[in-house]
Formats: sequence, structure tokens, C-alpha cells
Amino acid sequence: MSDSDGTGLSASLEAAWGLRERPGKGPRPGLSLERIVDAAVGLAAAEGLGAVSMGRVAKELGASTMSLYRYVGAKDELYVLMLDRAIGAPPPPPAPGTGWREALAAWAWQQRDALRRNLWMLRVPVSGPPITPNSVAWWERGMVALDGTGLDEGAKISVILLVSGYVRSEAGLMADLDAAIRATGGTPQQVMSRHARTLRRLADPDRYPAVARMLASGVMDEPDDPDFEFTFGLDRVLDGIQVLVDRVTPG
Amino acid sequence: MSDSDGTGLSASLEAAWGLRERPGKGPRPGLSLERIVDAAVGLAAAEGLGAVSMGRVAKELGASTMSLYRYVGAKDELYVLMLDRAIGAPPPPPAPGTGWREALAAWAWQQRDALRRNLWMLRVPVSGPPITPNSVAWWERGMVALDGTGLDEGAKISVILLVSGYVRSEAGLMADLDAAIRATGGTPQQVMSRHARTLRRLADPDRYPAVARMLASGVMDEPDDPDFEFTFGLDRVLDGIQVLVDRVTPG
DNA sequence: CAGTAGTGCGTATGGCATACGCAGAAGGGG
DNA sequence: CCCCTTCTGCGTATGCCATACGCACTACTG
Repeated sequence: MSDSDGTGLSASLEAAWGLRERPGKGPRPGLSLERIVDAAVGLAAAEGLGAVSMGRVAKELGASTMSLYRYVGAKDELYVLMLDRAIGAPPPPPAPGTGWREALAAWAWQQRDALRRNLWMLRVPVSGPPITPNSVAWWERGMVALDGTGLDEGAKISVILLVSGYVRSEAGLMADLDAAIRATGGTPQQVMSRHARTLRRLADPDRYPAVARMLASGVMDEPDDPDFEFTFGLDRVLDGIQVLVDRVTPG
Repeated sequence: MSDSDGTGLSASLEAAWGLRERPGKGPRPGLSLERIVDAAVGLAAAEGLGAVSMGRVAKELGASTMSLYRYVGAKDELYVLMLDRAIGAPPPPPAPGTGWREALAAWAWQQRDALRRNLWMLRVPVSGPPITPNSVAWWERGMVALDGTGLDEGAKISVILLVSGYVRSEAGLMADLDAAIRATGGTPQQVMSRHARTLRRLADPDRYPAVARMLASGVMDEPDDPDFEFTFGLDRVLDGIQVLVDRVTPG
């Protein structure tokens, strides 16, 4: 709402974009957006997103709860800044001339790595499309990867959304498994086999023959290598994009 | 934790599976799981997931807050039941002999319709893989759709996860747009063009040339037909699966 | 040396999930 | 037929949460 440049962004987000220079008036701030966001991210990494409360973050910084509101308009803004911080700047782009498929695959893997390092990101309640510096930088990388494809801009966006959606949903499965492990204890194997056992007990094979067949095959009883799983799906997605690219650029 | 059949499921979930007959002892229950879940779903549909609190649901039923806990062990259980209720039973399967691609596409569209009718579902904080009757039924339908493909069970699961992940992430974009419309008001067009304008102001064209080019092209300024958008991505995903299927079954 | 904008933060409000325990209802065993 | 076990609804209380508001204070600007 407060809107000095007409961006319609919150003050804290404008600060993240490097606008909004500090006016030299009142007392020197004892904290900084950066320190607050760092503390919040550290807390989320160590104890999960649930541990991130305004009071707890303030305690981590040795400040009072309400002092944070001098830097952040609301908790949702803090969430947005946390996401920007955690996704970070994208890695350097591949060498020019790299094929779109290789470039897009690398982009997907890099994004997955960032999410894997910060599984709490997938639990942050989302409100809208992210307009933070780092997410725009990632977006740029994705668009650049598609430069040689001959796709129009609309198709490029759709492809980018498709790939990053896939990465998110795959990472979400990891986060779910991780949550189950934290909640009930045990190894991934134990969690998976317990899950399969429960399903076997509940799902009547007459009503759900295909599920029963799948359970009987044993694939549910132990987790695949997550990298293999990710590669498999990513290959499908890239194959699908390739079909489109080949149609647009037959040569 | 309470575990009469060794399923390891919560009491309310066992009730959803039809286990756990009512013991004829104490006073007749004045509520029912079904009524509670219905009220909660209605509330979420009308006022958003944020309106769903134990107290508010109870008020809707003319009961006290704490009485709900005789039916539901915790709010998370209520969430799970809400999701099961909202996704509902899957529509009847396609005629036998329908090709896998057509069947899988129909499955994806049906799932999208269910999500579109209940956008709040995408905001429910997830905890793990769903083990509810309806989600298993949906799963069954997906596996059945892949019956003729010759894929092994592990690949079928991956394909199912890929498609439903795509549906979820696409629906998530719809939910984001919807949230932005509710929050700031205006039509989808206005929301999109405001977004594009903000981005144009923030993203330096020198640092983000591909993004700038995309913004200049104007595709960001108005929302596509959402059905077109969905079809586009779904076609990519199905094309990718097709490549795999054709490789496994060249004939 | 005022005035003023910005600071940290104590206090208060209203919402939330939920633990606990009591009073009463209903069926079952003697 | 009656008591006892089991289950019900629910009032109360606890502790957490985000955050509005206002006060005291600080450091720069004119």
C-alpha cells in the first residue's frame, strides 16, 4: 500500500529490489532486513517452517517481537523475502551455444537442488506469483535456455511453468517423505513399507485391482533413488517439449 | 495412535474407510463426521480456507468447539477428510478399449475440474501422501488408464505422479490469480496487466533481456484462456509419455 | 536548538488449537 | 431393576500467535 515509486509493492520488497535508500533522519536501525531474513531462514532450516514466528525470530536476534515490524510490514512479507533468500541467485548460465534441452535440464536440476536444500520452502503458504529479484533472475535463465527453440514468448512461458511446476511437485514428494520420517521416525524404507502395508490392508483388491497389482509388485515398498525418480519424470517432460520444438523447427 | 485394526491410521480416517462400527454404549452422538466435514468444506468454499477454524465450524453446526474433538482427533485430520470429500469419487471410467492417451487426458481434466471447483484444496497444508478412500479410487483410475501401455508398475506410478503434479501446479496458478483478484480487486486482465507493469518497472532490461523481451511481447498483459493454457501443458506432458510408451511398445 | 521522522519495544487485543475434567446419557450385566 | 461402564457435549483454561497502538527516545535538518 505504501507506494513511493508506484510499484504497488510493499516497502520491504522495494528494499529487496534495492530501491528505497535509507533516510538519514531518526536513530540508526539496530537490525536490518537482511539479518531478520537470515535468522528466519536459519530457523526454518533448523526446526521447520513452523518454528518461524515473529516472536521466535526476534528472540533469535536478541530483539523484541514488535521491533521486526519496523522492517517488515507483515509476516507474509517475511515469507516472500525468505523464499527469495533461499532460492538464491541462479548459478551461472551454461556456455553460449549449449542446446536448449541441456540448458533446461541443468536449470531444472539447479532449481531442484535449491529446493532440496530448503524443503521448508514448499510449505510456505503462497499468495501469488513471486516478484522478487532472485525469482526474476531464475526466470530469465529459463527464458534464455529456450532462446534457440523458435518458440513464441507465450509458449516459452508455458514451458518454463511446466518445468518449474514439475520440479516443485517432485520436490514436494521429497518433502512429504521427509515430513513422514520426522513425524513417525524410522528410515525412508520403513516409512515406505509401512505405507504400502497400510494400503494393502485398506484397499480392497476387488475394487482397486490396478492398485492391488501395483502393491503386489513391490515397487511401493522401498523408495527409489530420488535422483533416478527425478530424472525419469524430467526426461518425460523434456521429451514432450522436444516434440513441440521439433514441430516448430523441423530443421 | 489409537489403533484397533493395526492400520496406524487415526480413528477418523478409519471411520472414513468404513471400519470402526459404532459401539452401542453411551449417549447417541449429536453430530457426525460427515456433517462436520460438510460444514468445513462449505465454509472453505464460501470464505476460503482461512475461515475454517474449529470454533467457526462448530458455530456453523450449532455445537461447541470442543465437541468436534469427539469426532476428529486434530485439525489436520479434518483437513485430510475435507480433501477426500472435495476431490470426491472419480467419474465413471471411460469405455473399455479407450486408448491410454485419451483415458489419461480425461483423468487429468476431471481432476482439474475437481480442483477448480475447490481452489482452497491447494492451500491446505499437506503433511504426507493421502491415504483416503477417494484418493485411492482416483489413483486406481489413473493406473487403469495406463493398462495397455506395457509400462512396468514403477513407471506407471511415475507417470501418474507426473500428470497429477502437472494438474496441481496448473491449478495452483489459477488459485494464485484468484487470490490476487480477491486481494486487490479488479478483473483478471487488470491483475495481469498490473503485474506486467510492475515487472517492467523493476526488471532492468540490461540484466534481464529475455524477461524484457517477453514483457515487450505483451503476452503477460492479459491472461490466456485458462483451458487453452491447460491443454497446452497437458499436451506436452502426454507427448513426453507417448515417447516412452512408443519406445516400450514399438508396435 | 528546536522540530521531526524514525527507532525500539511494552502492552493489549483477539484469534487460535487443544488439554482436562465434569455432568449427564444410554446401554449391558448382575 | 439397578448400577456401572462407556461415551457424550461442552465450559474452562493454557499457551501460542499476529499485530494495533502509543510512549519514550534518538539523530539528523533546518
